[in-house]
Amino acid sequence: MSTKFVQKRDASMQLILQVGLDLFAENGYSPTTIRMIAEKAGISLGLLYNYFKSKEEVLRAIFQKNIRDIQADWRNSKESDQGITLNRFIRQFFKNVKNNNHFWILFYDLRLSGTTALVVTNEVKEIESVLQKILENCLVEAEIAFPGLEAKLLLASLDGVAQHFLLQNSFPVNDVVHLLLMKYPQPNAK
Amino acid sequence: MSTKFVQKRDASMQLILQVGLDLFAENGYSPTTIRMIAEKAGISLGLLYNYFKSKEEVLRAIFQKNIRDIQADWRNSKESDQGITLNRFIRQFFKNVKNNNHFWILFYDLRLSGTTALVVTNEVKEIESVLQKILENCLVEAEIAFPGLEAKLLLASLDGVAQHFLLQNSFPVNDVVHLLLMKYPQPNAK
Amino acid sequence: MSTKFVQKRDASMQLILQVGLDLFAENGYSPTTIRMIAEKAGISLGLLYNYFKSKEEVLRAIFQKNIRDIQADWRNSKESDQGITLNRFIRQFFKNVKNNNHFWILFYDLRLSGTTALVVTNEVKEIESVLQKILENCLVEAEIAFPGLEAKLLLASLDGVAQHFLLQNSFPVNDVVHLLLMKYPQPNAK
Amino acid sequence: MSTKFVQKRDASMQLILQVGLDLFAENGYSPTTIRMIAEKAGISLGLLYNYFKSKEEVLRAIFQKNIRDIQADWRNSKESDQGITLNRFIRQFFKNVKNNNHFWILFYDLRLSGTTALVVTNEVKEIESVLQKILENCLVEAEIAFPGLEAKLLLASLDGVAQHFLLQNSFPVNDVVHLLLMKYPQPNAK
DNA sequence: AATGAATGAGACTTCATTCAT
DNA sequence: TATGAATGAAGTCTCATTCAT
Repeated sequence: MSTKFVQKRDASMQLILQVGLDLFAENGYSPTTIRMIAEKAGISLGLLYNYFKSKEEVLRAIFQKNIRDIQADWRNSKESDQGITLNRFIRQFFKNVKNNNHFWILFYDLRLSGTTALVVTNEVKEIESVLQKILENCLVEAEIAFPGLEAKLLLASLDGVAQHFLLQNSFPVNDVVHLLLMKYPQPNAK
Repeated sequence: MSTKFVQKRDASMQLILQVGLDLFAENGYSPTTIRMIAEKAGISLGLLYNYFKSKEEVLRAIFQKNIRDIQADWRNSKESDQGITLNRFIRQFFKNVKNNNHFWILFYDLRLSGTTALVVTNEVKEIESVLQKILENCLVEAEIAFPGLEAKLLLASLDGVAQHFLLQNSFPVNDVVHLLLMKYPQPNAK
Repeated sequence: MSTKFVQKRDASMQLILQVGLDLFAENGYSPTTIRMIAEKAGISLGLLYNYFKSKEEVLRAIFQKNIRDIQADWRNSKESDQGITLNRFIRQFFKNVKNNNHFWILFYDLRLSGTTALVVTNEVKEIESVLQKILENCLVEAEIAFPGLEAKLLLASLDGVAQHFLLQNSFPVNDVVHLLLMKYPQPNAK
Repeated sequence: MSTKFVQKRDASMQLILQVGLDLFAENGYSPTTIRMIAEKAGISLGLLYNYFKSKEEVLRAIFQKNIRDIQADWRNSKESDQGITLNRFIRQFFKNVKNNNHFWILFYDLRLSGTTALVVTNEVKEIESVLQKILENCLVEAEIAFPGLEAKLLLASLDGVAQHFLLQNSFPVNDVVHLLLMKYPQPNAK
């Protein structure tokens, strides 16, 4: 008996997280109501509260799921390769942004809105630190000057480019990223 | 109409807009209540509604005031000089961000949150287009390759750097901006 | 000095009462705001309150003015004639309704809405009793059977016809009134 | 959807409509507050808004329910008989007014107050047209002259009599109606 | 597990009225 | 006399959350 129920339960929870993420990204966190989520997920209010004890809990779960996914992405990327070049880092970053566009909209939104302070500060910081560590490594290995400062500049720039990409349908990410990469020395061989 | 009334009215309105901007930037637009604004401004709820017919109207007024200020900044900048170099553009941009830090937090927040769609879309677009035009001019005059694409990259990067600066007290803007400028050819003479 | 000021004062008061009546009739008493009245009358809020100490006071003044007008109408009607026939009564009634259409809309509205109970009960009753007395006299003099009951029926019917007339632009009052009169014996000579 | 929920829901909704009608009739639509309704119905404010999305919606629902009831009354009346005489029409009309006195007060009030224009215009018109059709039929069948004009006169008169009846406890409706009927030719045999 | 009825605090907004000038 | 700034109580409506079934 247990397995079937656990599966159903998990399916419902995943659905809630997915729908919640979509709505939070589209309308913002505050304007999205728990009722909207339940309705779009096709479940009752009560059931949603059986799974998550509050709206904040839903938000946190969304972040935690996406942190796991992001980390998995980077782990795969590392394992399947000898090291991460700057080139690979940036491509991996935008691949993730493309695949999880709603999450990144929400991430950037909350980081700015001060809601962070109350609910997902730690999760935001964790994501930032994961990226920062990997990137700094890249830059050190690539023997680029001022790796710390360059990491700050690059992370900020990537955030900016990602946002423009997320907000404008026609934003030419690939070209822009190419232009960005041209400003950094390329490894000899590909 | 008598001067005295106009002055009083203007004083109250400016106060509301200032306090509103501060609170919107600190807590986000939705979580900030009209009552919070009135209380922090030291006026009654009713008075606020004598001047602004809705919360959205307060937001719009804040944007319009800041658009005027930004445009004035750039106009002064132009007049006092023969042309705007990339260097000057970026310094001017960050000067504005520093002086109006709360506005820029709000700007970036709303652009992401979808609240834009309902209330200040036009204002956001206007700000974007003002900056884009000036920057593209710079790049053309500096004879930089791909000025259109570079403008996109640079605007996005500046947004990213501005955000990191706005969110982290200790962010070394000056150093980061310096590093950024090094990636572009400098005009021969200063 | 006094005369001029008194005139001005009176003109303003009359304007307020006129505008108030129009708005009360168009929107209903409760939905009409004091501000609406002041604006449409082209005066300030404060001035309105110099003349009338409350919204209810404005309403009461409107009723009192119209009661005086109605009574004057009937007095003139009597004086200029030997007696009032049913025919004359009805024609006089509708003449008044036509000339003071907004007042009668308001009158019927308030009589039904329960607002009467709080503010103008006495005025409403006075108007009713004035009409009832005159009409009963008519019926007695015309030697109609059941003058009391007929008065009730006729007053009610006239109210109904007046309302339909007030609410429908194209209501054929004259024809309807003619039809009504045919149900009563006509005095031999005109 | 489970029956139990439906029953509970329906019970609450009917209660709200009943209490709402009573209060609207007693105080008028505008002066009656949603809180008054909720309190008198013994439920919370929030629950009321679970079922009706606005105060106007409550009003509309009240009208729709009463329109259904009125139509049902007339349908029954027709079925159980070969045709509707004028006599029957009037008796049926006043039976309905007696049984639904609060609704009719509200109906007459709103028709005059201009609130109609915004919210229940259609419903008001529907009620008027239902009565008008039936009555005109009666008059045609009874071979009364000017059936169209007579219908207008009679509907107006009935409205007036109904209002006096609704507003004065001691109004002798039966006698007045009797007197009214005497002005029309009676069918020979019953 | 699942439902949706029910709650109540609190949000936005309105408006009669007062007050300083 | 005349203005409109200022007030605050009260109204409509929302929404996260709990509860009975």
